[in-house]
Amino acid sequence: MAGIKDVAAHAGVSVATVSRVLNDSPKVSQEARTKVHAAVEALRYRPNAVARSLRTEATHTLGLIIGDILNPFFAVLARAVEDEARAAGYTVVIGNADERPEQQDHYVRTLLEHRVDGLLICPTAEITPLVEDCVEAGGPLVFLDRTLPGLNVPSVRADGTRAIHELVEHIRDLGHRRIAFISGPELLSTGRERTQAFLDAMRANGLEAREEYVEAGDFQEASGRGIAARFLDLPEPPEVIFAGDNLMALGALDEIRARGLRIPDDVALASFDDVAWFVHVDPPITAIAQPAEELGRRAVRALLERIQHRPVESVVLPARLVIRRSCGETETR
Amino acid sequence: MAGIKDVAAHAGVSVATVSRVLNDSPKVSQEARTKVHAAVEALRYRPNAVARSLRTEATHTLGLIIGDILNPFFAVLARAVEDEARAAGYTVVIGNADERPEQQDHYVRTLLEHRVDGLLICPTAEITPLVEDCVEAGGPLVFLDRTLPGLNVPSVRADGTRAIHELVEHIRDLGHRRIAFISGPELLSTGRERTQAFLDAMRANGLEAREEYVEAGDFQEASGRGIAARFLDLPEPPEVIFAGDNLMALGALDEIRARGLRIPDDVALASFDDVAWFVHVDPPITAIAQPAEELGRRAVRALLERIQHRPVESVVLPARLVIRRSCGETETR
DNA sequence: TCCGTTCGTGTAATCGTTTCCATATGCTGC
DNA sequence: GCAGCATATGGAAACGATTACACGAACGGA
Repeated sequence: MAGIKDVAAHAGVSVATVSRVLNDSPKVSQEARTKVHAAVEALRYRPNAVARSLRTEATHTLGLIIGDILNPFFAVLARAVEDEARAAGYTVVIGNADERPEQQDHYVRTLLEHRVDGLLICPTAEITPLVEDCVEAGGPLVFLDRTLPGLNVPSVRADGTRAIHELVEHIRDLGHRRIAFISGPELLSTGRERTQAFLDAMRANGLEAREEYVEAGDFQEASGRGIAARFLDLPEPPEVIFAGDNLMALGALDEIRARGLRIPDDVALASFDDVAWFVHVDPPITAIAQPAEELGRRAVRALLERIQHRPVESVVLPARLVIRRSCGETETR
Repeated sequence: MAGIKDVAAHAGVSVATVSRVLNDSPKVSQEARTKVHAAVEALRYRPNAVARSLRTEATHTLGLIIGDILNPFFAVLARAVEDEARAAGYTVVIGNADERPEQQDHYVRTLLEHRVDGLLICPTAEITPLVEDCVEAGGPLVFLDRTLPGLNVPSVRADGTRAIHELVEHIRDLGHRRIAFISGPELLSTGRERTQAFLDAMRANGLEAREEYVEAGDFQEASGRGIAARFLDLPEPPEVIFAGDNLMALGALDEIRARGLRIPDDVALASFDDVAWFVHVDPPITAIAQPAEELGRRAVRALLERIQHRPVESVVLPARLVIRRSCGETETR
């Protein structure tokens, strides 16, 4: 493949000049400019980003480590991150941690070795030595969707506390009392926060949060199904199942359907995370929607700031309740 | 950040020796080995993949350009590609063409400049000069899911012909005659093939394929909705709507629901592409499932072969019909 | 004792860029 | 006619790794 030297030879100038026109430095004659462009064209020259990065210490690449690409929430997050990064002239390399700490580590190692200019991480449960190194080394890093306790790293995430309160209130207004919650992993900030918000909301609405009505899953479909099954097997099963993310809601839905139960008459269902197809199931599922695109965009903006060594604040965006029919019809309707 | 020189100094050996232990070359003493490892540990040294790539002419990186990350089909494709690549020691950079040729071009340019070792492309409609260059230059390239006519590039894709025949047969057995097809872009191989298969299947089953019952969308939700609306507005609307991909099926579903029509009594629905939530809508949607994971895995295997300059054959895997209830109940049930 | 191997190591060239510095050229103003 | 300056250009040194090559030491067999 043609290199910059070939271009220089073909154009009859030095490599320095070629480099200058390619980076459109002002100090180059119009004549040289045209000759170089012609040569580039003729030789189908493509600058070698590897060599460039070596010299400039910048790859114009961002790393993004997400929990699970098959989870629609992360898919829209990834999409938004990519769009915003592209607009700023950056390429993003996505790593799929699959919610496994060792795979997350694999990707931070790989991305660090590839010398990405900055790293966006949706941290999995554990705080691994590697990410610790990473923050110590002070490489540009921002957490997305989730945070890790005790680490001084800016984060961009949604807060569902208010929406969860509204949801519990909505459910109570519908006349239900026994609400069960399929929570996320205790180690994940999102898991903890949602559980806490749920418990608070129950109390605030004068509802009893029974211990057997709260169980932690792992944000994957199978765990949602298993936990829903256990809830339903209880001597006094809940009237409502609230799933901590869309995948676990899918699992719960599976289990409810498999038992031939009707929603919301036999058991009602609600979910954290809103996804496109929720409106298409029968009945449409009441859910809490996170501003995923906005989170993605804000995260890369924050990261770019950090890359330029500007201080950045964490950002927290509110999630919002979208009421559909899976918990029952409201009276006014 | 510590470089190989620092490690060498700290260990009291030359950079060559450090490099040798890092690449575990056999010709190095046990003593040097331990000293180097200690130094690596102490300095938290991370090899610079950029420099390494410059020297070795290999990035151990694969590029993947997909149509739309928000389309679950591409999401599972991407996931499978990433898994298989990681197992082989490669990182993959995903480019989201968003079905736009210019954005596809943006990514092939970027990935080429980053000197990826190989490229996996799900080509959008047009055959752009850039991908043409790409095949001429002979860089390792394989098409995934779709092909481009007249280009000698190996491809890995699914063939739905057989499944479409079975679907039309199934629908006919249910007593329907008027089937409409929301086709994909004529310029996409997947679009063309599915349309052709549909037309053939109609003929083979003695059904009339009316011209007004076939219209091409762009594989996105909105077009599915619009076309479904036009079908439903026809003086004699179809009894069945068959969508050429899952997003257009979603659009059609929207439109059907918006009109308060019941499935399958007022109008039946079927889709190419099977996605997880199809089983959860009411009624569950009959669909043609593509072996997406398998496609992804086979594609990277093929690409790795090409990278090693071994000849590869195109692979075609059959899609399969999964009958649910959106076209009506079968008599035997 | 000496030659030929083997083994471990170090020196230095190299990959394709960017960029600092020096230099050549032409022009202005005295 | 020449100092002073701006402008365009080229030469060459980085960047951080890999690796061909050479070299010295140790060792065995003659």
